[in-house]
Amino acid sequence: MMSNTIISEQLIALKRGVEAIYSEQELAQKLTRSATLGKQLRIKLGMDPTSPDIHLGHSVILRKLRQFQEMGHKAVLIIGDFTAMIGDPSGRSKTRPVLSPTQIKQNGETYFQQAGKILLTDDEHLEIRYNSSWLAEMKFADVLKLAAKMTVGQMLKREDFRNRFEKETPIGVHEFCYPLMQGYDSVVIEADVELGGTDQTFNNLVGRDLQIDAGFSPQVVMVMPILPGIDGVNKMSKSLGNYIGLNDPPKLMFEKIMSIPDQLMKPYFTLLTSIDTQTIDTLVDANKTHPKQAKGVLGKEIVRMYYDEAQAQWAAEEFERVHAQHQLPEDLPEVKVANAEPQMVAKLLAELKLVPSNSEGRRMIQQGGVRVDGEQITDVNATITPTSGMVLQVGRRKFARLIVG
RNA sequence: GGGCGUGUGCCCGAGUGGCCAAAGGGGAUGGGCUGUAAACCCAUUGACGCAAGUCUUCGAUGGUUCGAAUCCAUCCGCGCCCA
Repeated sequence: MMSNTIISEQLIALKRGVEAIYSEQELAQKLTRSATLGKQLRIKLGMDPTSPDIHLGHSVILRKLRQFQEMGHKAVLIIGDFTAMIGDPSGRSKTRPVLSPTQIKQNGETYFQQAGKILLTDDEHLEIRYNSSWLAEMKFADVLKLAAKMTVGQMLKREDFRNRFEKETPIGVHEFCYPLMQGYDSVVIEADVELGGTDQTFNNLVGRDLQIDAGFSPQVVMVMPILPGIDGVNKMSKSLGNYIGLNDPPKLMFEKIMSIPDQLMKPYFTLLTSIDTQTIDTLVDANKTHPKQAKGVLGKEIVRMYYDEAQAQWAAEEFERVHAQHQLPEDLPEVKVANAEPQMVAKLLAELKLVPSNSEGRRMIQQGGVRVDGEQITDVNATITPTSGMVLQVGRRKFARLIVG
C-alpha cells in the first residue's frame, strides 16, 4: 500500500497553480483509494471543437491533466461535438457556430496535434469521447427528467445567469441545458475529477450533483485560474489577439513572451512551467533578478517545452540580435521582385505585402518606420531601384531581403 | 399581435439634409524614452493618387433631393413595454 507521505506529496504537486478544489479532502480520499486498489482515477476535461487552436491559456489545464497522467491516472477528453452540431440558437455567442461533422473531425485532429505536445496520448493514459454519442440519443422525456433535477433558483446561482437576470438581459431557456449536459457527461463517463477554468465552476459542480443523484461518488472539481493574455488585461484568447499559440514558431513565441507586462511573469512561470516555486520567487523579485533577464528565462523555458533547447537558444539569440543590437535577423525572409525599374518605396512595400496598402506604406514612411539597407527613408515619395540582396525593414520586426528576377 | 425605440468605421460612441471619410474614447500601428515591460510624450488609423482630386463606407433594398449617415417606403436584426 502506498504511504500517506506519497499521497500528500502528490497532493501538494497537484495543488500548484490551482484556484480552488471542491474538495481537497475528497481528492485526497480518491487518490488514496486509487493507490490502494490500484485503480486509475478518471480525469475529465471538456473540449470545445469550435476553436481548435490551442494557446498557452489552454495549456494551463492541459498541463494539470498531464500531471494526473504521470501519476498513473487516465485523462478522459470529452469532445463537445453535440453543441457544436446544434449551435447556439440564441445567436448570443459568435464563438459557437454550427459545425459539420467533417469540420468537427478536422478540428479534433488539429486539437490533438497540439494537445499531444502536452498530454500522454497512449490508450493507457488517454480516452477520447464524443458527447453526441449519448446526448444525441436522449429523448425529450429524458431531457425533462434531467431538467427536473435542478431548480431555477439553483441555476440563478451561476453568476453569469444571475447578472443577466438582474439586468433583464435575455437568458435563453436552452442555456440552462448546458450545465446539465456537461454534468450529465460526468455521469456517463464516471469522472472522478473534472478540470476546468474558473468560469466553468458552476457547470462542473452540477456534475457533482447529478452524479450523487445517480448514486455515484461525486467528482472532485478542480478549477484553474484563467490565464491573462499578453496584454496583461484580458483573458488570453485568440479573438482578442493577445495569445501565444502552441503552434507559434519559436522566434515569435519568444518575442511575445518578452513583451508581456512584468507582473505577468509570476503567473506565467507558475502556470506555464514546472520551474520550482523557490526559483520562481527569486526570478520575479526585481531586486534579485533583472526583469528582462527573468523574462528571457521564461521565454527560453517555454520555447524549450514546445520545441527544444536549440530552438530556444536560437530564438533568444535572434531576439538580442534584432532588438537589442538592431542587427538583421538570421532567418531574413526573401521576397521576389518582378519589376527592377525604379519605383516608389511605398508602392513596393504594398506590393510585397509588407504593408496592407499603398496608403499604409506612405504612412509608415512618414512616421519614420521604413528602412532600406538600414537607411531610414524620410521622403514619402522616395523612389528606389530594387536590387538583389537589398533589405527592407518596416517597423521593428518586419524584414525582407529582395530577390530581383 | 400592438406600442416605443435602436442598427454608424476593429470596438464603444457622437452626428439628424451640404462645412462628414464622419467628433470623442478604447484598441491597434509608427516614432521617442526604455528592458520591444509598465507609465509617459508625439503621430497615424477606408482605398487609389506625387498632387489636385476621385471612389467606396454609416443594417439591406428602393425612393425624395442639385445634394442623404441624416428625410420617406419596404425589409432584416436587436432591445424595452403592453397582450
